[in-house]
Formats: sequence, structure tokens, C-alpha cells
Amino acid sequence: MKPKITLKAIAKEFGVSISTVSKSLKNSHEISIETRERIQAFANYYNYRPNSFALKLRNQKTLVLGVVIPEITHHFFSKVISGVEHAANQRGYNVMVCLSNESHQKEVMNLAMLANGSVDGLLVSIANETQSKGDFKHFQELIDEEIPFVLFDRVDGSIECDKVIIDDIKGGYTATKHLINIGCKRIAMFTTPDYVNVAFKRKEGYEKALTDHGFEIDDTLILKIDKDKDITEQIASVIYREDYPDAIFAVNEIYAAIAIKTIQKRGLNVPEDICVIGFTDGLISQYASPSITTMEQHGYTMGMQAANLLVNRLETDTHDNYKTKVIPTTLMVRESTKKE
Amino acid sequence: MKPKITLKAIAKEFGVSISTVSKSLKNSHEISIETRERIQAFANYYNYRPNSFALKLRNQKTLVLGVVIPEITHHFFSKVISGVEHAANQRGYNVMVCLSNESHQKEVMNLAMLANGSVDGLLVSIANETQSKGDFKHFQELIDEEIPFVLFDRVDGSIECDKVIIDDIKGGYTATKHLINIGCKRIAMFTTPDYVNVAFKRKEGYEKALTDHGFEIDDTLILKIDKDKDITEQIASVIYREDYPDAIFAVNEIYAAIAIKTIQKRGLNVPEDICVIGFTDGLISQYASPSITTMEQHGYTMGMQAANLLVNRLETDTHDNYKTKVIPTTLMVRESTKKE
DNA sequence: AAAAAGCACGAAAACGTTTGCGTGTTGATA
DNA sequence: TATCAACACGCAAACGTTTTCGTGCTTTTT
Repeated sequence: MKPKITLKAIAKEFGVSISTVSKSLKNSHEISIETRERIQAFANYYNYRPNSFALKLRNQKTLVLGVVIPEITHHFFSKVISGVEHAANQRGYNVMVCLSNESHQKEVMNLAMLANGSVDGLLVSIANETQSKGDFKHFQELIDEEIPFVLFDRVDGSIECDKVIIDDIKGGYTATKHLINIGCKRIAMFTTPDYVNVAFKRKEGYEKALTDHGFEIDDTLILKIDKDKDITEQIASVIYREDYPDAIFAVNEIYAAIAIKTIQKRGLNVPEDICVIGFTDGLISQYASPSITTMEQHGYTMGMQAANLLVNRLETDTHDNYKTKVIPTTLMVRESTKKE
Repeated sequence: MKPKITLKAIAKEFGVSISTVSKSLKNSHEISIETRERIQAFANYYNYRPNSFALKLRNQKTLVLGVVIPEITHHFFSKVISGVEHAANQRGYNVMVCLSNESHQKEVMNLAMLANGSVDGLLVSIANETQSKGDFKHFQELIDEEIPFVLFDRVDGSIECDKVIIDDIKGGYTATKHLINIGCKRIAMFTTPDYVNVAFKRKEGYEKALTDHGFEIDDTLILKIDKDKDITEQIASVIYREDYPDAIFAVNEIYAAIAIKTIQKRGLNVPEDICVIGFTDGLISQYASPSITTMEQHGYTMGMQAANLLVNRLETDTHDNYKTKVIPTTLMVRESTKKE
């Protein structure tokens, strides 16, 4: 790296003091116009840029937001990042991304590292492992150190901070109701273990929709998929039942896609024999055959809102009155539920 | 943000000098064991962490790598980021991500901002707009400022730097050869305009494979898709021809997926009537019905290699002998080309 | 007992900025 | 011809580290 030109170097060049140079570049009226112009021309020619660390050291601001997400290869999270980046840029901030890879330990390390002065504030979506352990000490540390952060999507009620969440209960409700509306009677749900907060809530909505419409909740139709075992096999265990369901509400698009493939493999058709609805705003749903009806999560919006919430917090420096923004989901009807 | 505890504060607490505290925390033998222990205990209790800007100002290192990509919502790029992050962390660096959104102007701004002292080096994949304009001045500026950077995937030969690329020509060749091997005779290609470097190379491979195997190149079977018009319509114009092809090599998985949907809509079957092969390592290919044969790009590997190349460059501080790493693609046979 | 050595610590510079205040030089004013 | 602004600029502190080079004191050696 080429040694950058500094105020000192310019000062030496002109035989003036550093302050004079600094003030000239800020167009201070303290300095004569000729001097200002000469110095500015010189600085401009040599492409002078103030050293950002010196500035940060002085101002105690980084103008950087840290983002910690479990996985960047989930389309939803990359949408969120996209939104965060957009909002952050608009407000003069940059974005630093770290991945926890769903690992508790890596999440703890990431928070420690970012909180260590690299960023002004944090945006975090909690790793699965952290949620299943229920260990949120590292967030308490952020609070103790008074580092502003906002939680999004995967949040925990016990942590006091700003939050942005999807309305998962209502989303689950809407999805299920849609299936009911188009005439499905035996609606299965493919979900994850209960410790995954968002999935649990979607199930809540699913169950509420069923009871609200006079259906029984059939626990044998609720499949809690274990990520560490063969997912296709678990899904097949339901699809290949004699009394297979006539609709499936999958908690994400991967499960929905696998369900469709399995259904077709069994020789049944989507949506004629079994309707399928997913949850997310990913590409798979859009391009699968048939395309998959889904609850859009609006990850981009979520990212923007979370970033704005954080910057507001940074710029007002208050430590109370924490808000939780709820982002509604949108039903996106596609081919996988088109009965007529 | 809570005012962080500093060396000065600790020094005051113990009535010693700042240097003594600094040395104590570094376990210097210059300081008596008792003093060291007392100070360390205190610092530990108050969770002392050196101010990162002060360090950066002093060391002139940020230990941060900047990444500029066109779009994070492309699965391939998120894989790359994932790999970059992994390799960077391993070598003690953090990662800062910026998006150009395929815009030349935003790319220029991102480079300027990151080069401005925020990062030690850069990893860049060039935006489409930049490629079509052929305007690479901003990279020359990086070179002039001697800021190390490596280009990946979307590179340009005129820029002197380390590069990591996919072997797109060979990938295109392999894909096409696979189709030939399974007996396809009329192989269409769905690609993008020629200024997209990688697509152009894949087409080169496609054409070479055809001629190598005694086929004519039929320009009416090469569809250059215009992103700004209706993609499905353009694809349909080929699929609905009387003399439709018996195989399609799509330059990415989106085009492959749309092709499949269009083929099915026409009442034809994949792979029986038309085989389809894509290019990427995305999720769509994996979960589509039928699942799509594709050339895996190994984005994760690419990210790791690019990051390592950059860190090597940073840590040796040489400005010559630039390397270009070529990452081979892997044919991933799935249902969309399974003839028997 | 005088000299040398060892110990425990402090002073200060350096990294690059910004900014309040001090100061010397001009020119105008009384 | 004193006096006083106005002007143009420099000084120095501050942000928080690290590190080199002292320095004063105690202990050992001869």
C-alpha cells in the first residue's frame, strides 16, 4: 500500500503548519483565499483523503453497521442484507457482514469482535444453536457495554432491544386459510423443531386457522423435520401414507420443493392431488415446476427497517422505549395451489 | 455507547503511567509480577479491549477485506462471500461487503469508499454495466494508489491484478459434450449479450464442442436474452418453434428453469423431448422438478481462493507476478438430462 | 566502600486529524 | 504617532495505543 498523502506532507510542501492545511481544506475563513486555493489545488491533485482511522479515533464513530446472520446463502437473508445495505448507504453508513453459520460459538465471537469498536451498532439474527441452547449472555454483554443493536427475524423476547420481525403467526394463519378456502380438508404441516422461533409461530398460526374453521388438529400431520437426518425420507413418510393429506403447508421453500418432488415421484399431481404452499420469498418457489405458492416475507423491507431503526438509535443515543416492528407477509398465489 | 475503559483510566486508577499499564497487559518482564497481576485483574474485570482505531492508526492496518459484488441475492455470489468470509476469518481478517447492483456508478463509489482506508485490500466482481461500458478507470486508480485487489469471476484482461476465474470455456464445452454424449443432435444455447464476459466464454466452449464433434453451429439456436424485455417470451420463441431443439444449454439456472417451465407448458417433457442443462451451483437446479443438470461453479472455493490470494498479496507487499487462478467446473448430472 | 548491574517504572514520540486560542503583522483610525 | 481591529497563521491538546529510551533506586560484585 502506497503511503497516503497526509496533512503533514502538504504542510511541509508549502512550509506552513498542519493546522493551516487542515483549515484550508475545510475552507476556513481564517486562512487567506490564496493560501486556501493553492493548498486545495495541491491536495486535490494528489488526491488527498483524510485518514479514516485518525478521524474515527477523534470522532469515536465508525459509520459502519455490523450484521451477523446465520447463513448468507439463504435467499431470505441475502435479501435482508440487500435492504440493510441500501438503507445504511442512504444514511451514510457502511455495512460489515459476519456469518455465524448457525453456530453459537461463532455468533459469540462475531459479536465480540464487532462490538470491539469496529462498528457503531449491530444487526443480528440469532443462530439456531443459540436459540436451542437458550444462551443469550452475549447479548447481555452488548447491553452492558451499551452498544446499540437490533434483532431481526430470529429474535428472542428476553432480550431488551429494538426488533424487526415477520408476522409469522399471521403468515401461518393466512397460508392455512388459503388452503382451506380452496377446499383442502386434510392440511399437513412440514416444520422444524420447536426451538426455531419463527417456525413455532407459523405452526401457531396454522393451528389457529384450523380450529377457527372447525378443523381438528391432527398431530400425525405435523412433521417436525430433523435437519441432521435424511429430509427427503422424512417427507416421504407422510406423502406415501395411504391417507395422504390433500394439502401441505411447508415452513420454508426447500421443504415445499422436496414435497413436490416426492409427490410427483409417487405419481400424484400438484396441485390436483395435493396442494403445496411454502414460506419465504426465494427463487425456488418462483422457478419450480409447478411454481410454488408462498408467503412472501419481504426480506428487503425488513433489512431496510432494521437498519433505519439502528441508525435512529445511534443518532439519538437513547436507551429505552424499545420498539418491535412487525412486517406483514403477503400471500403469493402460484401454480402449486391453483385448483379450479 | 458507553465510554470504553482506556489505558489512561487504568493508569489513573493505579497511580502509574500509561506505559506501565500497556506493558503490564502485554505481560512485559519490564514490569514487576505483582503490578502486572493487579493491573491485569483490573483490566479483565472491566473487560478492557484496546481501542481498535488507535491500533489501526498506529499499525496502518485494518485487518478488513472489502468485497464488492454486483448482487448478493445471486446464490453464486453468496456462496463466494461465504468462502471469502471463511478464509478471511481463518487468517485474522474481517469482511466488509458492498453491492454495486450491477451499476457502474455505484461500483466506482464503492471502490472509492473502501479504498479510502477502510480496508486493507479488495475483492471485486465487475458489474455488468461496467463491463458493457468497458470503463475500468476506477481500477487504475486502485493500482495507482497501490491498494491490492483481486478480481473474481467477472474479470477483465486489461486490468493488471490477481484474478480467480471459473473455467467457463471448458465448462461450456463439458456441458455441451454431455448433451452430445447422451445423443442430442440439435443443441440450443440460451445466453446473455456478449459483453457479459463469462457468458461469452461459455458460448465459446459450446461452439468448440459442437465443431469438435462434427456439428454445425446454428445461429438461430443461439438466443441472446435481453434482460430488459420479457424473458419468458424470448425463451418461448425458441421452444415453440416447429423444429424445436432437442437440448438446451442455459447460461444460468434461471434461464434453465424458465426453459423447463415453458417446455412443460407446450406439452413436451424434460428430459424425454428436450434435455436441459444449466450453469451454476444454485438451489433452483437442485429442487426444480425435474431437478436440473448443471455445471457446478464452486463459488465457495472461489471465494476462499480469492481471499487467500489477497491476503498473500497483503502480507508480502509485492506488486508483480500477478496470478490468475482457474477453478474447474464440475458436471452435476440430474434428472433434466437423464435419457436412457 | 565504590562501581557495576539489575530492576521497575516513566517520559515522550509517533500514527493523522480537528479546533480553540494565542500571536505577530498589517493597515486603518483617532 | 500611539492604538486597535482585522487578518493570517501557528501552537498545542486531544483521541488511545505501542515502544524506545531513559532514570532513579536497589542490589550485587570486587
